[in-house]
Amino acid sequence: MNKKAAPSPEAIKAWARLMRVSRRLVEKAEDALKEGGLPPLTWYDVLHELAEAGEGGLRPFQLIERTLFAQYNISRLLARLEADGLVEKLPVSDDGRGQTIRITGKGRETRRLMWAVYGRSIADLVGARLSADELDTLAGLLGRLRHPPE
Amino acid sequence: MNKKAAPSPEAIKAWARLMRVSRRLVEKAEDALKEGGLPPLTWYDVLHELAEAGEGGLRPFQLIERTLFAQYNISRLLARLEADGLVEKLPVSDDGRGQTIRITGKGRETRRLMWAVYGRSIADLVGARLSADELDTLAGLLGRLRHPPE
DNA sequence: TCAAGCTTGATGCAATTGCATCTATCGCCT
DNA sequence: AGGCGATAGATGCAATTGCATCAAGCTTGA
Repeated sequence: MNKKAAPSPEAIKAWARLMRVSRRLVEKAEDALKEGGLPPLTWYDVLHELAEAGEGGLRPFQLIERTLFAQYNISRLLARLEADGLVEKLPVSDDGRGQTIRITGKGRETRRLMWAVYGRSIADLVGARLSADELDTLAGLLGRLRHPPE
Repeated sequence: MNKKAAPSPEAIKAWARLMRVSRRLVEKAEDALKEGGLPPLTWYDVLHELAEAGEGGLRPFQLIERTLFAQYNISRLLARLEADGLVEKLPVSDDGRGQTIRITGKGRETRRLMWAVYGRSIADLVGARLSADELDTLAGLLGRLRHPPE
């Protein structure tokens, strides 16, 4: 069953818009960060999760779950963040393989600086263009597209 | 004016959803193509534009306008497509710098094969999850986020 | 006509991503 | 205890992306 499953014109249009608009917006947000001499969005995502996690930190595999980065990607991203002194890697007592990643003071500060720019981008690119109700509608519809089958 | 411009919670949530969902869906669509031994989505985008353009073909800079790829990216992507025999580069008479890119028969065939898989992904990931009305609403809201300022 | 500046497209080089695989440790099962 | 598959994270290597710059051809204006 479900052999052909050609998408409807509405589905194609929504998909196309989603692809284009999201790419474009990411690009804009990245440009703004670059213009401010700040690290890329990927760094923000990780710093954000770590900041939320607090002093307890997170294990790399937890970051993978939360951020959708590939394993090798997180591994290297963390290496860069550590090299920049934004996070620290701590051995974890009950698992000799693992480590706990904790954000440093400098990391928090960097995140703050990035948010000043990134938050502004969000406000300009999205907040200023749709009403609160529309934003809720949008978020609701997008929410239904999460957790794709399988 | 507009000094702080902190984004509203609604804006943040819609943004976050947009980022996550779009990344996730692209990933799923890419996975499906890979599973079918087919080229990546970027190839499809270009082949699609060229197929629509017909025998007249398109200049690389026109592809850049239509697809949002960076110039160097298109340049290399076209080189790969040409190496695979999916497009051909023709000199253009009235401009010695330029070239016209035309899709080949093999290119059309590849696009067809890719669409069989890609279209199915769109149907599954989006078409099957929202009604036609909801898809229209989504497309409409996303449309209002196009053409970011400046 | 021809120099200056713009447009088109390519390319060298560094950084990042993707893939496959590796090492080390863990947990379980016998 | 000892072995075996599963999990955590790192890494070598190839492909892609990003940045800066380049070469070639066009256009304009003195």
